[in-house]
Amino acid sequence: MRVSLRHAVLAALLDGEYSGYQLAKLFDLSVCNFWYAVPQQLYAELTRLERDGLIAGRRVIQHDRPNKRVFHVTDAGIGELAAFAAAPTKPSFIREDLLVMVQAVDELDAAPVIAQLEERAAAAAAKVDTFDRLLARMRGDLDEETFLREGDRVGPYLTCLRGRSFEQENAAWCTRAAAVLRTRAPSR
Amino acid sequence: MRVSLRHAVLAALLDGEYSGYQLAKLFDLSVCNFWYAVPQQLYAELTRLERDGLIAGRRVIQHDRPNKRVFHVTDAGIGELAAFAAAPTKPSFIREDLLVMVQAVDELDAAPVIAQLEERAAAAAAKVDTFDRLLARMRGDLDEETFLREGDRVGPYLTCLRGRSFEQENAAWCTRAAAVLRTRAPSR
DNA sequence: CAGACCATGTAAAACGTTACATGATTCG
DNA sequence: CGAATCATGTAACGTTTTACATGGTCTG
Repeated sequence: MRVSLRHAVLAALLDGEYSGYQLAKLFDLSVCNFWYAVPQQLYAELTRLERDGLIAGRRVIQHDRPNKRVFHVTDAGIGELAAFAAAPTKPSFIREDLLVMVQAVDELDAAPVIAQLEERAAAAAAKVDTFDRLLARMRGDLDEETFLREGDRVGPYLTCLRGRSFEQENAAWCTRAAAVLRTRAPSR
Repeated sequence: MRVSLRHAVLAALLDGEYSGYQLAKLFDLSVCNFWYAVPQQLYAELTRLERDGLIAGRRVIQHDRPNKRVFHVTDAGIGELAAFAAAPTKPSFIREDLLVMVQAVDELDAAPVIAQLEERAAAAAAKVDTFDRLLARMRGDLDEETFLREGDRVGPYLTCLRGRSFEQENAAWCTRAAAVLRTRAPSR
């Protein structure tokens, strides 16, 4: 079985108990560094995972907002993850509209591409800041070296570091590409 | 219309005339930096693109190997790309099995994950070298600054730069993550 | 002549995306 | 009470992946 959405969901649920809605937030914030999914996919996958006994749900009654069901990974779920981690990875998988545009930019009006590059640069820089805060929160009082040596749950920290470096490079590249294109097409 | 595979194919075909088979090679080598696709997708997309008049094909008779059909982008195809580039981009889209494994690694046997990280680090380093050669070939005698100011077709150069930096960061991160996990689990 | 590479597809199954649908609760 | 946020889905449609299929040419 390939289906890695389920493994991404299982991996995210190791963090604690989450509802579908909370998971969707997480997939927007941090999990999106390595797995993109829309909320509808998550609800559907949670249903399947529970049916297959890889996660278990628990109803939470809330008074200040609608009730919800939160899920945690079962032993069978850990087993599924272990089997997944032991198998060879598929090639990585990037699909980036913006790069398609840049690839073609020589034959096109550069102005809208430049605008999008600059927007993206700003968004990426903002994400770097978000990740920095997330990383600081995860390592608490420890410095990075110590945390990585002695902390528990370094997995999420490591993936967050990768996300940070990705967004950092993204910001730098978008800025550079926009500058190059501006220089070449002084119009506008 | 979303469907960006078609735009990725169009963008790749701006480079010159390619057959489905050659395009598949290209999608493995350089286009994979921004768009992942398997050959069967490309053959199907080429058929659709030709039917829609966005590309045109030409039969090439070869004596040393089987005949083939090569394609180039038509004016209508350029128009389609222009419309695509003027529309806002979708959020970027990453799906990386290896990061899912690392996210979950604290609850799992780290050994196979470490092995895959090290493999991936080596593969990424090799890709950096490949990109360096590709970049050198694209800019010819010019240095990078000059090429980006005056060269024609900087689009592919820019996307290649992004690919290079991605693989560079990838190699560095994989190496670091593997080292961290090795330190924590001295077993094996 | 076997194995590698060139070259191109079809069909079925799996997966992902979009649009639609519903309803609770809080805040201003 | 309207807008925002919380909360959870279904159904239809499109796209992607996998398995299967075929055959030419070259190299050792």
